[in-house]
Amino acid sequence: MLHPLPLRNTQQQTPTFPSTNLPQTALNNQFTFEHNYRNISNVLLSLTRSRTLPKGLQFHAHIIKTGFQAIPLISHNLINFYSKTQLPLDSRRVFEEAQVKSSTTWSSVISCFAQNELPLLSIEFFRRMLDCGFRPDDHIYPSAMKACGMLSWCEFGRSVHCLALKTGFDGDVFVGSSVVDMYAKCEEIRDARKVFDGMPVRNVVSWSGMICGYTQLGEDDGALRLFKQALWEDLDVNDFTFSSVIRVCGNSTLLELGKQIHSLCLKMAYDSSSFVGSSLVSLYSKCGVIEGAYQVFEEIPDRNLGMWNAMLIACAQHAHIRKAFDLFRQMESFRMKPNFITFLCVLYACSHAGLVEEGKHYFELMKIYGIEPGEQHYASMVDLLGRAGRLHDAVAIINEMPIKPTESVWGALLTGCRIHKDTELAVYAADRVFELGQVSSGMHVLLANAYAAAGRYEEAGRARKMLRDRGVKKETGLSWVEQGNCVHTFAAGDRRHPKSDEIYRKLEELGGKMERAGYVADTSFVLREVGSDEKNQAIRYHSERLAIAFGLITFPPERPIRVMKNLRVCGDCHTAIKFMSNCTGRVIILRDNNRFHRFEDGKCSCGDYW
DNA sequence: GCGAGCCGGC
Repeated sequence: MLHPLPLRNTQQQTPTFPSTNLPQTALNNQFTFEHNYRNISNVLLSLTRSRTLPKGLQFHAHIIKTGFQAIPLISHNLINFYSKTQLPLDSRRVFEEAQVKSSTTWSSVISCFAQNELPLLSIEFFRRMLDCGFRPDDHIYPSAMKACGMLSWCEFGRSVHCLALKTGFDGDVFVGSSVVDMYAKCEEIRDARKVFDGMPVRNVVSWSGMICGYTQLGEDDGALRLFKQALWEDLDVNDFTFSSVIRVCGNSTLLELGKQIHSLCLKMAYDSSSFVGSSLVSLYSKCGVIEGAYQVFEEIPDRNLGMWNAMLIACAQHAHIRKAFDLFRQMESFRMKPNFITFLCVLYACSHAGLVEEGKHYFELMKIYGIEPGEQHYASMVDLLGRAGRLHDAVAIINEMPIKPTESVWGALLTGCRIHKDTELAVYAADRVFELGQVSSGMHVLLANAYAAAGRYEEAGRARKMLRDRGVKKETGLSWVEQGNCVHTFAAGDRRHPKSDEIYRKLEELGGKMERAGYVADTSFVLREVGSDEKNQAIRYHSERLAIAFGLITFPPERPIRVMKNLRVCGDCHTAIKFMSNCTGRVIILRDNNRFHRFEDGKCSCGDYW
């Protein structure tokens, strides 16, 4: 039995029809409320809010039968309904069929395309609207700006921004915030800041947009400064703001600052947001505190896909492989549908544990979930097979790729070649990389190192010369340690640190102990043709060793020493650090450009496979 | 009727 609607009570905010537990047949056969456009609009609003698709479709048919679709408000409601139920092409159909198109009708269809990842259509309709003589308003500008940002169409965005200025919308906080966001997405951060500074009224969205803009461009300092200013001025911050600044801390491995911001989150009760949560998981993981990542993950019961992915990648980076597989199973049992990032995470986990069969399994599973493997997934498979020494299987994967192999795919093969000293295949891969045109510095280094590892120093030199001729510079190897709010950075053989003498004395002293425990330096990792004494010296003071020695003389014995490095740790340092952990009884956590190594009692968490 | 985000191997 259908409950009658409160017919003339148009003030009511939440219409009671149709309730979601209404019998289907009731909806199919009878709409027994008074048919005026206000009631119909209310029903549509309710359906849009609850995103109840089948009933919405039936109701749409009913609207057509009764002729109410001719009213602009109703077509506007219908467009919004299809927009929210992610059927933008149905929105378009309703729009095209509407005889009367008001400014709201245009607004809803332009916003619908922007929200459903169809920025080109959004801009096409924006242009059509201008051609029809409509002026954009405070609803239309933000949608158009969003579309420009998605396409990185800076120049078009700029002209829309000019139009907003000319039509007097520059003071509007919605328009202003969307312009800031647009410039930030187009990587024009200075313009974003100029607009931000010129806004007469700003709100939490404007502030978050600006902070997020800095974050996305890696301008950590700008983001942190602005965040501090917002706190200082006692402005509103919210979960958007927090997830941005926490991301900054994660990217720059600023654990202490990140912890302080985490406390602030707890105080302001934003800690249950899974957007903040995934940033926190990533923060703790990137800073080497996997326990912290687990804790955040466990404490947020309402997890979205981003949280699961963040936790998966954390497990992968810290070599908690079984846990990663468990998480994937849990996701399936929670009916959380994995996306392409999820598969990158599990493939990465397999690759770093050398689990070829498991990797193949997940790669096949992608098909079942209907996810087309991208170049990154192929690169991951090549990496997995290559590292495991199955170079020919890796080549087979490349040959079978339906898309053109990219630099990262060949790069993964080069990595495999380096580990398994297959110079011939390395050269073949390097040639393919050169054919692609633009070559990044890491590639030349991989090639040069492949030659050097095989003892072909002349060719290695040639590869390095190629690097120099192309104006590509190898990144300087740096290691750093955080102490309070300070970061101490070291290069190889560095003597600039104030405690330098103490650091070198510590290394000397430790070196003796290590040798007595059986450590022998493996100089084959020095990739230059120099005398053996010089090799010994070069390898002894690699940046990570200096950073660890600093940690040893600075931190209390129970505190793990966390060192970050921008390049891959060399084999000899890896061995040496195992001895260091054994001789000192300390836990040493080293993150290189690739993964975490947790050294304890003379063993490393990576199981020497990295 | 409106604006913004998390997670991503080499």
